[in-house]
Amino acid sequence: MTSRAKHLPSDERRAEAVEAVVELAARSNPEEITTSAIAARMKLTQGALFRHYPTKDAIWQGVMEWVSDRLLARIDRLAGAEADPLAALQAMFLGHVDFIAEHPGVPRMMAGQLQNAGETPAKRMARTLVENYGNRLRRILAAARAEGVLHPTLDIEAAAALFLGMIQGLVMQHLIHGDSARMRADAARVWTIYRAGLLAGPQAREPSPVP
Amino acid sequence: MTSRAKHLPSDERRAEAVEAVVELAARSNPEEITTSAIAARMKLTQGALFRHYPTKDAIWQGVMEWVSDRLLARIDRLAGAEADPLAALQAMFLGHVDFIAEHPGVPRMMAGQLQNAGETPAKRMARTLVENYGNRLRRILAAARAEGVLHPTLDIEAAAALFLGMIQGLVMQHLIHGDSARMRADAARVWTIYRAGLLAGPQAREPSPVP
DNA sequence: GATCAAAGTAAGTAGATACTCACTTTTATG
DNA sequence: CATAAAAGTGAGTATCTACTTACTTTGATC
Repeated sequence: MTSRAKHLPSDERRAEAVEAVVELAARSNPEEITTSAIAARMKLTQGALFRHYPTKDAIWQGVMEWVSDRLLARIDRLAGAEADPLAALQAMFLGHVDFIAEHPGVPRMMAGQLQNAGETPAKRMARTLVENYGNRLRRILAAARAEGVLHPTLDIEAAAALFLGMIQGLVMQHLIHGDSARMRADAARVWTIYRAGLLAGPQAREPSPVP
Repeated sequence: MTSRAKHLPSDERRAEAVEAVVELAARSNPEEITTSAIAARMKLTQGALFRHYPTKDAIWQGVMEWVSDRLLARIDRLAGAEADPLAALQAMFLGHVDFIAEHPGVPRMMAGQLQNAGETPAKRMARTLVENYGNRLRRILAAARAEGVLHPTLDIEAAAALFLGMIQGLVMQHLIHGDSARMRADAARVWTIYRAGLLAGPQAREPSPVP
């Protein structure tokens, strides 16, 4: 008579564990998330966690899969709803920022996994996500350039790298200020500059000389 | 007669420890740098390290101070050598990228400190560095806009955030590809787009309609 | 309703880590 | 050159963490 909790199937517990990690990462350093903390949030003992995942890295793998599925699905849906490729790119960007505002731990977890020393499955999955994301970006950018929406000499790889950096920069500001509403507002302002950079080609030195 | 090693003054050992951390962070996850690893690289026993620093966080504080001093000194020197504010901004950017290429652990350590849960001195110092860096960026951007070099409606705060993001994006690419030479090359290409964004104002939707 | 595998508990274990301490070696100084 | 402080050693300790295990509870199925 030590417990009255229900026994849930392993599938559901696995999903619960992933959500617990995502929520814990929103407020604490991902590296400091222990199996005890995950189990506590699931209202389980620590040992029970290992009935559903063989190792901690398997949990991280599940988390990276969760992120990958949800993020890619969201940006695909948003981008697909726009006819104009530049509008699609903007929708992707703002949708991604929304995703991070909803799940602030996500970029931290990604960075944490990417800089792990060994070649764990979780790290491989994180890298694959970045690659898939980059592929989508380059495809849309190339389409926009082909349609004549962007400057014909635009460096697409650099534009994709800057797109990702734009998000990283907002994440860093968010890390310092801790204000999700502000991040969304900043996102729109940064987008304006990025968009201008995509539309304009490399220009001469003095666009409007002092009178 | 257990040892023949010289006894160095504490000042020098403190500097050695900081350099050891910077070097270790270049190749491994900063969170996984142990006091044993630091001491081993200094060719000391672990216990001896605590003759020079009272806690591990004090070492991190020293590291953040090292980064702050070196990075700010470098960008100030480079920016000061340029008359044109846009050239100064570019010099700052490329100088920062060079700094990261020389010390690849630095951005990882910064990010690690910033996302620590508690309010440690090391974290405060990291945040101060970001603030000081941002102040310099906004000052130069404002000067450039006042001189008419940049578009008069340019959003300076957003431009500064994007500048930092540009660097973060390159760091992320570097994390994935692990190629410093490539990062420097990418930096120049990304700069071209960023620069165009600063020079151009917000534009209408269709700059070059399809024929 | 008996049965048995899946799910959960509670108390482990081994290994790692930051920090301490009693004692020895080195170095500066009168 | 005696001496005392600074620097270093080596063997601690307490705590934490991922993972295990012997046993109990739950729930689906016949």
